[in-house]
Amino acid sequence: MGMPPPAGAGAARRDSMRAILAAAELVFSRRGFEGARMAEIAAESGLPKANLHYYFGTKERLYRAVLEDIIRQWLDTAAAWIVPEHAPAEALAGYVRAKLMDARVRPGASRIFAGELLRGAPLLMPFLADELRRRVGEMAAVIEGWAARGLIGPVAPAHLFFCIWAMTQTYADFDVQVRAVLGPSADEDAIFAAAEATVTQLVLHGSFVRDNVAILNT
Amino acid sequence: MGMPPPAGAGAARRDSMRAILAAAELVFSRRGFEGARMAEIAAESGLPKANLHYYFGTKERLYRAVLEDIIRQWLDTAAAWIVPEHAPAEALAGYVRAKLMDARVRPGASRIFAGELLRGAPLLMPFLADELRRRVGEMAAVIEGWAARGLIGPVAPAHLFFCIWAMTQTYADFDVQVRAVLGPSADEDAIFAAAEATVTQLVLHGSFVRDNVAILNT
DNA sequence: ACCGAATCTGACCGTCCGGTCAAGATTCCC
DNA sequence: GGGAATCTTGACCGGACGGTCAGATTCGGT
Repeated sequence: MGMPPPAGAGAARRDSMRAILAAAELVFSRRGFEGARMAEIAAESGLPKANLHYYFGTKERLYRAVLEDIIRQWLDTAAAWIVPEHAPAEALAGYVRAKLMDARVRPGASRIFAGELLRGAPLLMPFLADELRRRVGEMAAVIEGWAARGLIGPVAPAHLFFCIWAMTQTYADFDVQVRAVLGPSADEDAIFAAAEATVTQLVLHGSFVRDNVAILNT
Repeated sequence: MGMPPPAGAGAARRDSMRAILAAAELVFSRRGFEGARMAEIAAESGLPKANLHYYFGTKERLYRAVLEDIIRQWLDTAAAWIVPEHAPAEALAGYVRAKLMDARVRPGASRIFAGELLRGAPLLMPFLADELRRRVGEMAAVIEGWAARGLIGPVAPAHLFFCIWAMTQTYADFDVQVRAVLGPSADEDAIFAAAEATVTQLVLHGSFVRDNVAILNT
């Protein structure tokens, strides 16, 4: 058996796995699961190919490991902002800002997630149907709580989140399109500043968040 | 030379190519470019694999042909709605409705487009930088015309379109996620009705389209 | 009916790629 | 210091996949 022990704690182990995971995230995000080559991940990580298989067994298990990392961040961002203690305006604006920041500093993660969904989510389906569904249910309850207190207008909470995810992640997933359309003169700072302004405006005014409606009425 | 003549007009030719293109759109949309297998496209089309190569030469040329079809529809929908003759409310609502209809009846097209962008648009880059960029410029001019007449509030036109595309196409690209989160009780009619209501609301109120602001102020 | 062009097709090929393996190097623990 | 466990590595498979080809079949014009 070439399989490593279930839970070793060697330093070499940790370093190698980290390097492999980072290289894998890069290559999977550029090429997709099918397009990614183990040899390219190996080259990117600076380790021989056999080493990847020593630690992760198969391409699919390596991909799964990368996905789990991504999902953890995804859920953390939502949990940090969509909570009843926040006012709707700061919660939604903060969430949009945080998601755009993720899209900017770690676009590969968003792309891998997108690629997985595009393929019909063969590996992520259990997560989507169980944990994500539950989390969205909780987030929807927060929205409905705000609505009941008149802090936010009528809006279908789940769809509001679909739209927020779509708008924010598009700046990572389809970033080539954004850059091509805006042309070479648009630098990254300007793009993300305009993106945040636009998405925030659509979300806050589009869902009648109270403070903003007040501003609107002046 | 196995290459067919530049522009034959046989009936068999037309039928075979149609069948191949339809099968290719299906398979490319489910598996992506790298994941798609020529053998699967052949099986789906009911023709032997050698036939695909007779008409299209290579996998990449077949994929290109599918992409061109998709782009034509993409541009047509935009050209039909975002014109200065329309009032902003009907133009934007109509565009959203049309894009959601496309997402519903031809989700594979949207997914192929998304997959191409995800991979960095190796084949679509010229289109993005030339034709799409020009078209978005024209559409932005329409928005700015409305803004100058006070029919729509301040909004960055290009980003408004990025957001509209993101929100509408997410219902095709990430449809597994939508279904998983909403659960088995949500049928397609209900999903798309709620999607249209939500996206339209975000776009119209979020960009201060006049009619809607008036409604808001009552 | 005839003939060249167009279309179709099964069998085949070379390459690429995920995965394996066995032997060598290093680390860890007593 | 020694032996076992862990880690590293180049060389090597077997299957899958895009693409080819030569021969069979059909089509279109006269």
